[in-house]
Amino acid sequence: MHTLSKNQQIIFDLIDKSPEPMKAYAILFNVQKKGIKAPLQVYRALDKLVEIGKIHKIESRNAFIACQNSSCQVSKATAFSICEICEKVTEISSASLSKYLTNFKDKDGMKYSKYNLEFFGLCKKCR
Amino acid sequence: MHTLSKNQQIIFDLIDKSPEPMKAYAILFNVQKKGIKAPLQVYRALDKLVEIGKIHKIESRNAFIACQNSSCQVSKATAFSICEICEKVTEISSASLSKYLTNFKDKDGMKYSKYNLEFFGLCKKCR
DNA sequence: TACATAGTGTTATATTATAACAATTTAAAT
DNA sequence: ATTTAAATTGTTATAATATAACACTATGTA
Ligand SMILES: [Zn+2]
Ligand SMILES: [Zn+2]
Ligand SMILES: [Zn+2]
Ligand SMILES: [Zn+2]
Repeated sequence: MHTLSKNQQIIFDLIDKSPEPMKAYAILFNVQKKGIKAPLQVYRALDKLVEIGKIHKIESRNAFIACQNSSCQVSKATAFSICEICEKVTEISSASLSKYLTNFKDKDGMKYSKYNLEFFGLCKKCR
Repeated sequence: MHTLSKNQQIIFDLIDKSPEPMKAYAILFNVQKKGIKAPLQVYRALDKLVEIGKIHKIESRNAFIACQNSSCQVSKATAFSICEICEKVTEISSASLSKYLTNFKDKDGMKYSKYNLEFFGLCKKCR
């Protein structure tokens, strides 16, 4: 188990409370009152939190979301659905999907244990 | 069929010749001798080329690659493998993968016709 | 022609992310 | 307990990625 440092905990708590993915400078703005003043302090905490699987980066949005899948602690095998209207992001936790992807073989017979999948569409509310 | 504008053609030709994904400012540097001087000119052409499916953005790398899959002309359903050492990127064109993903239903029974999948690992040469 | 749509050129600026260096804290190892 | 290594922090500066706003030009179509 991993105990978070002060900055890591502050930033994780903020992201974890947020109903939507947060961008790095929005995080910075929000934690300035807690003494975190510089972008680098935010990015360092983000890097570590991603590395240990507590948060994930939504690559197409340059934004960060808390892991919604308790089993994902170090995993780099992630899947999300993203609403193109309201930008709601949901982490997909599907055993059959992850099984399919980790077993997928490319033309050369190569398998991949790390992947990131982003689905785009409209969420329930926006349809 | 779509006929590319001057800037779009210049930038597409450059990306299409490149053996690896190109970043926007590397593109800019390379096309300055052809009269394209400003980032915005590059980004506008990139946006259009992505929109019509001639190129794809590798989101985790902020880089652009020509479509290696002649059937992808407007599609937003893309999959790539990325070598974590040499950064070689290959577009995956697998009927079974695309079928699996377009038919995938999330917890709410929702399907997605748009997705982007990036696999990470080591290419043949780097293993 | 007249009109709409797409593309261009340009300057300025916003957003996202890292380099480099010094100091401090934490956790382990002797 | 002391030494050592690893991780974290604080700070300033800067690099890399991307868009806003405005004026103008080309292209296709009615
Ligand atoms: Zn997760
Ligand atoms: Zn929505
Ligand atoms: Zn393609
Ligand atoms: Zn490689």
